[in-house]
Amino acid sequence: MARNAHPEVTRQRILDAARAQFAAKGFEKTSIQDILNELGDLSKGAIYHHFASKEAILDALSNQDMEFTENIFARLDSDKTMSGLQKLQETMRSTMRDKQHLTAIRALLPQLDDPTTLAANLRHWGNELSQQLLVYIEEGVADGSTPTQYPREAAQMLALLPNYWLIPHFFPGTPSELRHRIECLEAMLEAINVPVFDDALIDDFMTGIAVLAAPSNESTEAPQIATEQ
Amino acid sequence: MARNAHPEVTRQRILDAARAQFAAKGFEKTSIQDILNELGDLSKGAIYHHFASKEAILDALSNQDMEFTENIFARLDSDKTMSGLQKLQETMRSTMRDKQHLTAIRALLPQLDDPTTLAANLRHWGNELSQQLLVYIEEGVADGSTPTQYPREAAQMLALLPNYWLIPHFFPGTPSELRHRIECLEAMLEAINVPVFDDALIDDFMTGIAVLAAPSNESTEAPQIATEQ
DNA sequence: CTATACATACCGTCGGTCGGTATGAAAGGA
DNA sequence: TCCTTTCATACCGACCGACGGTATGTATAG
Repeated sequence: MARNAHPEVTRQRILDAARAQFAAKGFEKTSIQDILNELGDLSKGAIYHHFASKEAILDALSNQDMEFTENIFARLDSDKTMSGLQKLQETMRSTMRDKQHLTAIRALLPQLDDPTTLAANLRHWGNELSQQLLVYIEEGVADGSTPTQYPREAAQMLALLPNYWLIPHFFPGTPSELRHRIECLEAMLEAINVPVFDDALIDDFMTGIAVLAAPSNESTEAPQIATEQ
Repeated sequence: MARNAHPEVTRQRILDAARAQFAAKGFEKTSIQDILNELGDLSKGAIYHHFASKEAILDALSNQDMEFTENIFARLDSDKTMSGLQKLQETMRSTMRDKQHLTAIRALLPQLDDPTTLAANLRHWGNELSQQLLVYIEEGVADGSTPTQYPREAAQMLALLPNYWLIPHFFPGTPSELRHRIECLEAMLEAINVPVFDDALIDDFMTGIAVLAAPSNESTEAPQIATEQ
């Protein structure tokens, strides 16, 4: 059993098992032993050979999930033909149109009910993502496509609100309520001259949100923000 | 040492010690033993006599902190002379003007760096608080003071943004940057016809925020959202 | 005398460590 | 070319201290 020739496979198996357990029970309530049980044939030593700590497993999972977004930015950053506004729109459009990515996100959403994961996630969107969006907004200020007085503020709103507010997880709602919510954000962003949302993008959001919405959730009590236990 | 005649005193001592430790190291990283060390003369049995679990201590602390806000609502709910908009403004005004309460909030802010506490806090503001604010906004729709198409959305914005975005903890900034941020929120809320912020309230926020800002934080790296460790 | 306010010894589980073992692959000699 | 030596690494599993929580005992106020 020792000296597997393809350790990356083992590493990925650990990540997959950990992801399943974290999704099912949350980070804090998942023990290393739970991951071992899910794996079936590995030992504690194996996990701690591939990962320095339980947190490191969570970090590795996060890094895997960020690749999609980073690829979008890499493509847009080098583009010289698009306006700042178009880059903002394309960022959201790419995210909401890729069915495969949306399905991955949907599988990830339950993990946000875990406090540790939520905090790390908030930190990421609030910092890295908003900084990246700020670049595009400032381009938009320069080229006149987003002539706002509030570039930093708009970047933070765009980093956080679509991810936590528009998506039917923390603040659930029917499709028509969600559309209403998006139109509200559209109005607020237009007021500060960052008119990211147009009818086309709203439609993309609505179809994307339909993918994210869980299939047939019968609970009469709708899940609210950051539900624990 | 057994059979203290005033158990409420002991209970409060436990809460105070726990608050100090949670503030210093966060909920997850504070052990019952840490709280015992802070207390000095009590035992584990004492804590588990007064509280069912470690989480119960956190809940009790949260409940203590909510009393101030609940008192404001109790006073405003029965008021028949104020418009919905005025009640919204008075809610924020009361919070940002009471120096004693602001000092308590400032002492509480570091606890929000703890994921568990942050999640519970977000849940509270996102649910209970926004529901209460929604009542006032709907009164404002009825009496014409907040003629918005987006009452629910405005309530959620007002519940979350002032608490997490305007305050210099998760998104730090100089006083002038913070004023800029408030003016941005003012513009966005006006766009959806919930003009809560006027010059007077902005001034209240600025003086309140000055109290909340930590005294002489020398760290070159500004603390960002939900920093752990 | 009784209910209660604690103290203390103890339990199972946790994240993490550590000495050890098995093996693949490179290196070297013939 | 084949065999052997060497070494880095994949993995094992017993063990550790600390944790949250419990069971039971004891002293005292009422």
